[in-house]
Amino acid sequence: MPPVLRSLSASAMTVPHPESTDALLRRALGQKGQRFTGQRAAVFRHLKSTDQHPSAEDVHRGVRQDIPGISIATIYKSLETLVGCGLVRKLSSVDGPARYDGRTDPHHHARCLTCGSVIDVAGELPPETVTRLEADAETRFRVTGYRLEWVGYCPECPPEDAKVPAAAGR
Amino acid sequence: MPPVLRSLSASAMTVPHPESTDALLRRALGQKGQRFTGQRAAVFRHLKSTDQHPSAEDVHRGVRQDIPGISIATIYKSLETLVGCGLVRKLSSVDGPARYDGRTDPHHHARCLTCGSVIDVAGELPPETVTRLEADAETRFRVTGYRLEWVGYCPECPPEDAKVPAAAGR
DNA sequence: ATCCTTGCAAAGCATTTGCAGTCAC
DNA sequence: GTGACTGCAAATGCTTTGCAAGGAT
Repeated sequence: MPPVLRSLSASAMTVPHPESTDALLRRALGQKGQRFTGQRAAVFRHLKSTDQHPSAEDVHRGVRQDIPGISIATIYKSLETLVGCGLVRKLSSVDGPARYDGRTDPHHHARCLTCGSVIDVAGELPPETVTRLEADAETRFRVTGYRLEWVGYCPECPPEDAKVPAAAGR
Repeated sequence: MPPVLRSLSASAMTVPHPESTDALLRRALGQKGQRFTGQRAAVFRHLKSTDQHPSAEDVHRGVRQDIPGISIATIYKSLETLVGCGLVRKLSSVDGPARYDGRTDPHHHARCLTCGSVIDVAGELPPETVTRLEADAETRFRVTGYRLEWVGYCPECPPEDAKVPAAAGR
């Protein structure tokens, strides 16, 4: 039986107060000399209101409910701005469009090999794991962080592809 | 002082016998009903002879030394074929072109935030880390593998970007 | 002889850019 | 009022595809 992951509680993703999200954004932008706009706020709120890790096009579709005329170029520019402010995270991917994550607290992801969905997974690597690497000092690479992505099959999908070896690419 | 990684020995990447690489490829292709060609062999050999994680364009440049007329389309098709045979790995990335890895044994990567270079890193997650996840069975996600990428700064690069939090996207 | 593979060129998809008008500060 | 931001459209970068000629089994 394959291992199973503990997901992050979906409740934590609910928008606490629409205002506090805007206030947070306004502060972060101000610190970088950038302006608060309705477009950026809508993009930020959309990412904060979902745990779906949407692509830029997904965000565009969602935000158009609030701002019908918003352009895809503005979505891309807003996402880049938000990532630059550290309010949002851009996920790495093997193929397909980039996906964005409204959560910036430490957590991992799990990606379904069949349908491509990504879910948040609680946890950080145990300190020992990171510490152990310090001992093996052969390379002078200075580590400041890491990305961990579990791969496998989500509850909705039967295993389709061949199994992936540990530490595998897709 | 930031943690330092133990790199994989470069010696392990040296081509043992040019013939055995070709023989391995011939066998793997045969099992999938695909044909052994000079182009595929050259692409495979190139990936086996470097630890640089080249992009398709890098591979093209390299392989042209052997086969001057090879087209970039053939490079892409060959890489896809090799990945499909499990002989080569395609790395995930946040932006820029895809990179390929001639190693398929379990290992991690470390990516420099300044210059974008990727180096191989020895090791697998300790079994306890994976096992611990089994206990927290809230999600029905079935894990078959994982990708772990350390981020930080390579020996040649001074820290440029702001520090990246643990479990971070770039 | 069969049909898979190559090379070329065109197409495709995701993302970025230039610029004039508009808006936040 | 000034400079940053938006929307549009064109451009870019990477990758895939269609197809005729060539090559592996």
